[in-house]
This record gives sequence, structure tokens and C-alpha cells, in this order.
Amino acid sequence: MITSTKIECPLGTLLASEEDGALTGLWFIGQRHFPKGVDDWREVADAPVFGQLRRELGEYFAGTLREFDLPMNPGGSHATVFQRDVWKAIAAVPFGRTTTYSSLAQSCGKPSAARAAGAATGRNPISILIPCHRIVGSSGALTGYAGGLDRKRALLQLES
Amino acid sequence: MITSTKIECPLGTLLASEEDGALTGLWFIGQRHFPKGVDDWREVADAPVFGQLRRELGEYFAGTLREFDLPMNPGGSHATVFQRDVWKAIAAVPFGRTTTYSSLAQSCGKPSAARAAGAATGRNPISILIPCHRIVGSSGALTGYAGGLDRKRALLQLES
DNA sequence: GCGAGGATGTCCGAAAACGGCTAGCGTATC
DNA sequence: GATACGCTAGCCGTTTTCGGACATCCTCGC
Repeated sequence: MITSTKIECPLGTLLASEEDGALTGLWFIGQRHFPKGVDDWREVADAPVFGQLRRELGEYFAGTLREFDLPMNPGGSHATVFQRDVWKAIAAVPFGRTTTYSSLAQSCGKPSAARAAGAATGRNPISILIPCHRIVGSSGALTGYAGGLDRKRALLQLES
Repeated sequence: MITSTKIECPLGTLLASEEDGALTGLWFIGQRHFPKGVDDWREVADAPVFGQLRRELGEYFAGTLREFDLPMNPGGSHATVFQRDVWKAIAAVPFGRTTTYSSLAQSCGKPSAARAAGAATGRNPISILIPCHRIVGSSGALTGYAGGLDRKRALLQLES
């Protein structure tokens, strides 16, 4: 059974989802690739991991926390191997730094799959914690963000 | 998290699956439409519902039980509305009786969907308890069974 | 420089194929 | 005449298949 809750942050309202004690998703309400089965989830605001998430997000936006630390399980069961690899590579990009889509592809052992890496980045289920906003084009352009480029800019700004 | 266990019965070995206290599946090992994600499940032989299932199956094959009674939740989340309707209709067929595919279709409000009803019957996730072996062609022929016609014959024999 | 084109894994929509079917006929067999 | 096969053409939800479209980037020809 998946449970969920809503969380307010300076950039808007987030929907968080949890299963078996691990965070499985975090999306801006109505963003691109917003999950579908939401109606089947049960709203439970006080699951342990949600409390921790609220706390850490608060500190992050206050500028006092640079690395999140809580149990995560992105994508549940229907994510592909390649997607998992990409998300893992994204998670390795440190606070305040950026990297490129082709560099991600390289980390996954598929140097020529830059475009595919872009697609996988867009499907990142855990915004902010898996910092897909730190991925930019090889020219340095922002190119895209499922939550909207404004938010991507704001997050990078916050980390600089 | 889905848990599973194996159960022996006179017709072969069964795989049972459970989630949140309800039985979600029961298949003959290796049958047609055997589930796919089995590797992600965890074997836990002593879940409460499994104990009850073992007991009731034992009595059923011994001929002393005619109606199963335990929490069921067929199909998890990715089953179709039509499939659920069909399975519900199948569950309504009493011990020792049979009905036809077209009659099933009728019960679901789609009188001309007999063939589709056949397809849905084949996908029945909970063998024996949802008695898809009690469904026959309009001529009385057995026509098909995901676990093999021999087992269908045997089950009908047992109930006669 | 600058535009065009190819490589890549996944999702999405549309279209085709596929069944655990059936009723309706035309022939064959008593 | 009855009954029994056997074929055929519709029936319909689901599955499979296929063709684009992407949060890209490098190369090659001009």
C-alpha cells in the first residue's frame, strides 16, 4: 500500500509518496510526468519518513542543509535498469555543482546515449533529493525541467 | 511488498501471493499466464492468510468444503474494470454448477462480449477459489483452461 | 560558424492481431 | 425427419507491435 502527503515549499506544493518506510516519489503538483495512480494512494500525513522529509526540506530551502539523508526507493518496481543507473548517477552530483547529459550517459556505460539520458532524467521520480536540476546541456544551457525552467533556475540559484 | 509461498495439492504445486493481508493470486507453477515479477516477491510461508488457505484447500480436495472464505484482492491494481466484473461473476457460480462464457458476458452487461469474457477468464489470478473451471462453452465443451484441460476436468469431477 | 543527420532507451498513441466464443447454415449420417 | 458435425463470419476487450517524439551531442560537409 502506497501512502502520500502534500508538502508546501517556497517553489510550490509538492506531493510525496512512501512505501514500506522509504520515500518513493516527490513531484511538484501538476508537473510534467506527474504520476497517474494517485487516486489509489492513501493520504497519511504522519508517516515517519514524511516527517524527516519536511524537516530536511525546510533546512534545505533555509540554506542550512546541503545533503539529504533518508531512505529512498525511486521508481518502485517498474523502472528500467537504465533509468536506475541514470538516477544513481544524478544522485552522485554534489550540492552546488552541475554536470551534463552526455556525462551522465558516460557514467552509465553508454557514452552515445546522451539523449536517452535526457529522457530518463525527465522521469526522475524524486525531485530535489535526486538533483536532476543539476543536469545541464553541454553548452551550459538549462534545456529543460519537468517542474518548469523557473524552478530549475531557482534551485541552482539557491545552491550557488 | 508482496509475499508468496508454495502449496502442494493433488493436482500439482501452487504458488500463492499475498499483500496487505489479502490473497492476491494462486497459480499452478508454470501455467499459462503465470505472473512475471515473481522474483521481486519475498517467500514468507507463514503469513496468516496462507495458513487459512492451506487449511481450506486441504478440506476442499478432501471433499469436506464447498465454499472458500478468506480475504481476496484479485489483480492488484493493474486489472481492467471488465476483468474485475468477469471475475466477480465467476465467483458467483456455486460449487458443482457450471455456466457459459456468453452467460458471463451477459452478467457484465455486455451480452456480445463472450469471446472477450473468455480472454478475461483465462487471466483469472486466483485459480480454484475464483472457480474459472466452472465456465464451459455454450455446447458444454470444456474449451480451455490456463492450468491445462486435465486439471479442469479433475476439478469438475471432484465437484460432481 | 552553421545546418543536417545519426545514435539511444523509453513512453505514448494508434492500429492490428489475438484469443478458454457463438449463432447460423449447409452437408452428412442414421 | 432428426440429429450431428464442420465451417464461417461476426463479436469485443486486451495484448502486441510499430512509428514518432523526447530535458542531447558529436561529426561532417559546406
